[in-house]
Amino acid sequence: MSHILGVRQAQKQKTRQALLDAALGLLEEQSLSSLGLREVTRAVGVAPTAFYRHFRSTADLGVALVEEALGSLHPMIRTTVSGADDHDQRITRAVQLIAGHVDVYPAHVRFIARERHGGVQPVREAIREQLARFGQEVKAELAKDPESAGWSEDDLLMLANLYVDQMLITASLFLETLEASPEERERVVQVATRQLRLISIGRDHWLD
Amino acid sequence: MSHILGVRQAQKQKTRQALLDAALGLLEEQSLSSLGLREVTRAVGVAPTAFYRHFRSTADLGVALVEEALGSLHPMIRTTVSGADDHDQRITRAVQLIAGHVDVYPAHVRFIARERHGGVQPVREAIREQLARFGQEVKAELAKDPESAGWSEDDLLMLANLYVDQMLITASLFLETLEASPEERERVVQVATRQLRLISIGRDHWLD
DNA sequence: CCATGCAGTTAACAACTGTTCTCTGGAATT
DNA sequence: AATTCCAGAGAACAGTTGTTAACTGCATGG
Repeated sequence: MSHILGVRQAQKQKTRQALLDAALGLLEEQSLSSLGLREVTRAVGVAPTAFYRHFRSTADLGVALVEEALGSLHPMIRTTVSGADDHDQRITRAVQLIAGHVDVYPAHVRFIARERHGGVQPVREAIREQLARFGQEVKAELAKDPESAGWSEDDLLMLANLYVDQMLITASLFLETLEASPEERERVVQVATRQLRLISIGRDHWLD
Repeated sequence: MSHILGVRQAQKQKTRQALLDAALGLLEEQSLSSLGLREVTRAVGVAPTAFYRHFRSTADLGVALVEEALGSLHPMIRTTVSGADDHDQRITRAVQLIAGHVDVYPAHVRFIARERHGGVQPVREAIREQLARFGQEVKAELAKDPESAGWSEDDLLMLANLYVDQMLITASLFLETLEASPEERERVVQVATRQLRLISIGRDHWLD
């Protein structure tokens, strides 16, 4: 229904997206709390006051960016965490998937890593909520595994959040090696893979 | 030799510390990249130009804050990671130690968590260096354990960095529950303890 | 076809920023 | 006692910021 837009609404969404894109670009080398609204509009080529037609403040824009960066990522969880292949293959696949995502959306990943503990409360909150959802989703997938027999709900969530945090650490590690040599990138792959493997081993022997 | 200071140098260090303290306070609700030098001097009650007698820029001040927040923490590593007691006691002790540190120095911890991926490159670099040192130190302690027999150097460092990251995650978790109920704090203790225990179990079975 | 709605513009505001230069008072040195 | 040094003050600068108000032009719905 709503995806058929008039010329008017289409143009509005276009400017809105331009604002989001420009902001994301500017945020590569500063934090959201220092991003000025004029800075953003200047980058887009639009009057400062036009900003208010789309966002109440830069904090508001930040929340929208969180949605853009993480909102569409949820379907990915199912296909990554679960799967019929064996443990090591699953880990390798997950690491490759993270590496690929960082390659395609480096600015989004940087934004999330930066603002997760950043200086803008509503944005921190939005990220926290999204990550909590990821935790729940990973937990749901883990619960399907036969290895999870005998696990308490709390422990499953504990493990799921451990995985989520590890994903973020890995992503931010890939971010740092974006302009590094292939050898260094391969080293990051190795370390990330082994860290996940160690956690996986811990999981296998948890109930001993 | 240099720790006996004249009235002059003493007063200078006092102002310098006042600037650092004021900045740390202001950084509780914003990021370093949005911290203005005038803002800091105003909070201390000195002229804006006095700032330049101590720091080249707010980024420079940030690097000094990293030193203040992490520099004195290295001796703590040895007494925490190592020890003759058993595994679970060591983990419990580490978690309590982190909780205590967050209670006493919340602003320092927040600053590190915030600026680790923040918008100021020199500060990120300074934090990265300090954390790398922590990694090396933890590795050195781990190497002393009999459990580390047969481990490669790379894997030891991999595990050490996993622990370091986990410490930071735990610290930032405690930060979020600073004003929460004792029950919630206890829940964080439980989760952090179990995550560390799971990693520890993974370590025990790494060489299988 | 005309009236309404609304995305984006223009102009202006008070407040703020980092940085420069000049000056001052008192501690440090001789 | 005379001189040098230097942490901090003061004033001024050009440039920036967020927000307001009143506007314009054009797509929209009746």
